[in-house]
This record gives sequence, structure tokens and C-alpha cells, in this order.
Amino acid sequence: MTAPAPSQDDPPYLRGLNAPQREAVLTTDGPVLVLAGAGTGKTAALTARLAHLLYTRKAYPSEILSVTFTNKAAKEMRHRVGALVGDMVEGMPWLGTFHAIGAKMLRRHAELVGLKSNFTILDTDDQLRLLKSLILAADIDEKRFPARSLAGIIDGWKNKGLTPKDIDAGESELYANGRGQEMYRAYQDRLKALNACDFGDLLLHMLTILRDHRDVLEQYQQRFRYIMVDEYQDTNSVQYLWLRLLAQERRNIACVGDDDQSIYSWRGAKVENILKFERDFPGAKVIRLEQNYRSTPHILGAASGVIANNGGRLGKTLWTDIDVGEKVKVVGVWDGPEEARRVAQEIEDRRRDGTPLDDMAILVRAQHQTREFEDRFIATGIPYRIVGGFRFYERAEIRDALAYLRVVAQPADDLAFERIVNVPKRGLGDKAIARIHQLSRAMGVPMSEAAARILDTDELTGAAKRSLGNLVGDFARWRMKADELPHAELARQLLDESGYTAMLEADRSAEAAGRLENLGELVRAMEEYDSLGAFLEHVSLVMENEGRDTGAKVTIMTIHAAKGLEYDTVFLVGWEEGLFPSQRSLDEGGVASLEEERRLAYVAITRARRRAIILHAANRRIYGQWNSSIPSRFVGELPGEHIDSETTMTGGASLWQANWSERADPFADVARGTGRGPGWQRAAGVSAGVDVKNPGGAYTPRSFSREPSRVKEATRSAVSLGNKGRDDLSRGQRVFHEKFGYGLIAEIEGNKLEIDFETSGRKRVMDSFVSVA
DNA sequence: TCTAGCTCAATTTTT
DNA sequence: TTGAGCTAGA
Repeated sequence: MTAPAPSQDDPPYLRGLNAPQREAVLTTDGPVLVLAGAGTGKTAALTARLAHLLYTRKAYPSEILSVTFTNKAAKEMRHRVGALVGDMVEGMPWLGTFHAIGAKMLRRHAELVGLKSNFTILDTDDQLRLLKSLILAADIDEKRFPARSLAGIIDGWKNKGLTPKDIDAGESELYANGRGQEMYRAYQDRLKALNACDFGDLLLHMLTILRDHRDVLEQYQQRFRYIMVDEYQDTNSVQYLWLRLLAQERRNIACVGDDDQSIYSWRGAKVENILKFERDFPGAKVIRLEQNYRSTPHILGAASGVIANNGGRLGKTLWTDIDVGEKVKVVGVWDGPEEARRVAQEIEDRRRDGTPLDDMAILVRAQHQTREFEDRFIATGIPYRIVGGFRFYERAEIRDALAYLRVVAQPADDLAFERIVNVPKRGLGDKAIARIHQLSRAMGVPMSEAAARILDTDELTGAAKRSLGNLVGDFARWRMKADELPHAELARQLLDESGYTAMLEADRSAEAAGRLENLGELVRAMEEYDSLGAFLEHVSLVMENEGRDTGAKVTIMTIHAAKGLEYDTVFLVGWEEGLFPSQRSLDEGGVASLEEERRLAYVAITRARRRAIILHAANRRIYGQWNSSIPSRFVGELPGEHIDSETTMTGGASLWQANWSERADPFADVARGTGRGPGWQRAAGVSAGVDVKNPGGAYTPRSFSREPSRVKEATRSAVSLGNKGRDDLSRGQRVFHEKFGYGLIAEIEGNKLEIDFETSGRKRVMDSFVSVA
């Protein structure tokens, strides 16, 4: 089937699509593989395809299975489909992430794998605690064979679709001298006893069910007339097997992906899945989306040049009719702090040119690289946001609150009980918990019940007994209230009456305030759900880390986290051998890993719409040790015609500039370390805690442009000197800072403050970052 | 039972 | 360097 030429009569969802995109939309029947390069309008095609299926009545909304990897992608898809077809999207129960859909199916058939339909979904933290107890029970040295690695191994098995009985001796050898299988089995048994499963089980159990129960399989094969898969290059083996089973009958499966953007092999993703699609589904139609709507030719050229060094690609030729734009800038700097300064400077310049902060991002290879930038941005007052780290529901306070709710809703949830029994501190330590545990085992009842029964014995004495008595009474009361109160209100009361809120209020650290806010957020979020159960499901699968992040900010994040996003200006930092490509990756995975790192480089460059700036430093401090480094091999792979190189390590005029800069700019910590050793810094009375990290590096011009940097420097300094501070602040006053917590103002210099923080010592910050405590 | 100080290790992390 | 996790003393 060939795509008809665009015409006036096109339905709305086809407008604005190019020929291959249309083809991807209109080729509804039979297997289709859409190879969509970065920025080629993949999501547009995918959503239009969905709209087309609905409009032409090829399927009811409930007959389309549409899977994504992330909640974000699912949400985006739902939103965009909604814009095209309106309310019909509401009737799409099977649009979601692999895990959400897996959970939904599993709840219907839980009994087939020995679970009840109200099973709990454990997260990583629960999983680890459970494994730890099993390792202890099995008398394995947890130091030599950490729970974390067992978790990783089991996860790997689940990703491959292996149940305990599928583990052979070789695989079993991965943990504790061949005890892998035994531990995996013990873990699965324990999960079953707890009526729980982990993320991997959501898919693995479903796969088992589809394999062992023909009737169930046929039911879903009949139901799903059309199947669509986003980011197909990221599917792992279970997901692949699961999809293949479901698609076998009707063969109406459309997968969209880009082999060049496969960057999750370490999580079990198999690029092979996309490479062998045509073999799996003979007669498959392969459609290539190659017109890029995002980036300038130089950016595409640079990215293509790098990725061309990989073997075994399906191959695509990206092109664009966007204006030529700037070349990709490659900048060599002296060290990490200088890299941060250069980026900060460039951000200021771009901001002046009218690029909003929101439209700039710094992409790092590893999370620890964010620090340098964070420090710099705090000192210069550039608003930033760091993406990644803990997701909302992974935060301790959220997990604690949820644990309370879980104990109320599901008294059998021992993991939840153990988590909160002594939070806040109630004098119920290891000894008390061990006793409850013992009784629970002996009587075959859940711990929360054992706790009630142990009160009738003399196992516990004095304070501990009284304290446990209170807790047991509290839970009994909360459970009764659970039926009458709205669950959000229940949560509110529970947090207050358990002393949890009070515990945080008493904590004066920087985090505590945020934690209280998070709890408020949690309770608010609960109000949107019909039942406590529905809410708990949502939280374990979907809860996102959005918050109300208002205001324009520069984004700092890992390249992995940036996949699927785009920015006007992108800073690609730390392009040095060992850091990127990461040494560890090279050591462990050889050529395959190097290629994955290269794909990462490709993803990184293609995030940029108009401007990409690549930086590499000659010296970097890693784990407290200074190391010299050489530019990444990927820098060498950038085609010369698409880049402008610049290095700042010229020496020469540096000292003069340094002196000048120091006098002019009160914040030129750059100058303090310049051309003089640490001894001088001390002699000059630079106090500890202030940013003095430049280890005697050469001074470097602070602008990327070749024009004399002094001019810009001067205006900028005048501006910052002339900045008037806030008039509501005075020396000795107590203030609060989002990152450093509470402190007293020691010095005020215009709009800059020196503050003695209670927990982190003396720091310099911009006054706009603090509030009166 | 709690906490201060010690040792040890240290990518990426869609669910 | 930072942090997590564990051991010794209050």
C-alpha cells in the first residue's frame, strides 16, 4: 500500500504529515516497522495512526493495545490522541506503559500464578529489604554477595523471561557460588506468601500466564485488533516475548523505534529485537522517517558523523531543510570548575540574546557531574533544575506515609509494617522487631497481628511494650476510620497522630521543609482517587517527580534522562576519555558497550535544535583525586566541517586578565585560584567553604566568542556590582535556603550574601535564593 | 536503643 | 570528595 498524495479532503490528523509519515499512519494492517530517526516526528505519526484507526472504525478504542516505556510518553500520547479524537481516548484502557498494562492484566488473572488480585507491587527498596532478610536466613555473607547485586541478577533473569526453574547452573553461578537459583526461588516464594510482586513480575507473571493458558492468550489475541509499540529498540526479552504472543494471531503490530537510540541495554533492552523484526514478522513493511524537523544541518551532520562509526546499524540518512545555523562548538578547558564557569557564562550570554532558560540544558554522562554546575549556579544566581535522582514515590517520607497506609489497608503487608514500626522513633528497635517477627512466624500470622498478640505476653517490657501498645491501638483506630473517612483525610490524620509530622517539624535541616511539602502533595494527590487501593496502585506504577516546578530554569540532567526531549541550546559536558565513554562501560562490555556509549553521544547531540556546545576539560577531580584527561574519542569523530574548535589553554595574557577580573568582579573566584597556588589563596584570606576549587589553572577568557572578553566582562561586573540587595535582609538574620537549609547572615554585599548555615557551614549565595526564616 | 565516627566504594535507572 | 552502612560506646 502506498500513501496517497496529500489532498484537500485529508482528515485533520493527516495534515502536516510528510509522505513516509502518512504511510506509517495509513498502513494499518500487517506488521510495520517504523524506523524513526531523532526528531523526525515519530510521536506525531504514532498518534495520527491511532486517530486513524479510531476514525475509520477499524477498531474500538478498547481494541487497541498501545504501549510505551515511560509514563511521560504514555501521558503525552493520551494527550495528543485526545486532541485529535476527543473523548474517545477515554475509552482506551490499553494505552500505557508495559508495566501498567501488565499490572492491569495480572490483576484479572492473579490466581493463575498464586496471587490474589489485590497484590502489592513492591519497589526497589522493599525488594532489597526482603532480599537482605533472605540472604541472612540463607547464611550467605552479605558483604561478599550484596543484596543489591542479587536484586540486579534476579531482575536480569526476569527481563529475560526466566522463572526460577529456567535457571541453569551457569546462570546460578552468578550469585554466591551457584546459589543464585536457590535464592531466586526463595525470593519468589516469599513474594507469593506476601501476596506481592515486583516490577519484573508484572511482565513475567503475565508471560507465564499467556504461555500456560491458551484460553487467556486467545482472549487477548482476539481483543487486540491492533498493537502499537513505541521505542521498540528498548524492549527487553520478556516484553518482546509478550508482544509476540499477543501479535501472533492478527499480526497487526506496528513498532516504532530507532536502533541508533538504544541506550538501555544494561537494563536488559535488546537492540536485536528491532534488528530482527523483519525475520519475526515476515512480510513486514519497513518505513523510514528521515526528515528531521528539529535540528540544524550542522547538528545533524555532527551527530551522523559520530554514529557512522558504529557497525550493525539498520541505517538511516537524516536530512533537514532547516537553515544552516551555527556549527557545533567544541571547547577545551583547563578543568571542571572552569567548565562550569564557561557554561554559566554562555548561559548568561544566551539569556541576554533572548533564549529562555527553559530552552537550555546541560547533559552529563553521570549524575555526579551535576555538582560542579549546581555549585556554580548557586554562586552566580542562575536558576536551575536537576532532573533525576529520586522519583517522588521513592522518597523516604513518601514511602513511609505509604507504608502506614499499606498497613492500614492490607494488614498482611509485613514489609510496610517493618518499615514504619519505629518511624518516628518509638523505642522499638531490632530486638523488639525480632521478637514480633518470631511470633509472627511461629503463629503463621502477619506481623501487625503478631504485634497485637505479643502484648499479651511478657516478651516485651516497659517502654517498648507501652509504645507498641499505642501503635497497635492506633492502627486499630485508623482501620475503623478507614471506612468512614475519605482516604486523603485518613492520611492526614494518620500522619499527625503517628507523630510523623511532628518528627519532621522538629527537624531543622534543609530537607525537612521539603519533606513536609511532599507529604502535603501526596495527600492532595490522593484526593483525586476513588479508593485507597486505586491510589496505591497509581503511586507504585505512575507517580511522577513533577512537583510544581515553576519559573524559568536551566535543566541539568543525564543524557539518559534527556532522551526524547529537545532544547534550543544544549551543553554537552565532560567529553573526556574515561568519563564519556565511561571507563567502566568499556571495561565491562568491550566493543558493544563502546557502541552504546556512541549511541548515547548521538542521542546527546540530537537533543539540540539550534546550538550544541561540547566541552572537555584537561583536568578533572574524580573521587577527590585530580586526574588529567584527554578529549573523548567521540570529539575526534565529529566531522571537521560541522564544528568550530576552541581551546582556552593558551597561557600568555592570562595573568593580566586574572588581575583585572579579580578587581572588577567580586564574584570572580576564578581569579583567586589563578596563577597562584593554594598557599596564596590561604594567605589572601579566602575562607574555607567559599568556592576556591580552581587548582592553579591558567586563567581563561570567559566568553565563547573570540572578541575580547574584557568588554563583556566589564559590563557584566558593573551590573553585578550595581545590583542592589533586598532591603528585608540584615546581618545576623536567620534565613532559609532551599539547598543549604537554615543559617544566619554573616555578610551582605549588594545582592550577595555570606551565610553561616546550620548544617553545611559558610556559603555564598544570591539573596534571591533565600527566604526569611 | 541511639549516634558518632570509621571504612569502603564509586555509571547510566523508563517501571 | 561524598555517601552509605556498619561498629563501638553512651
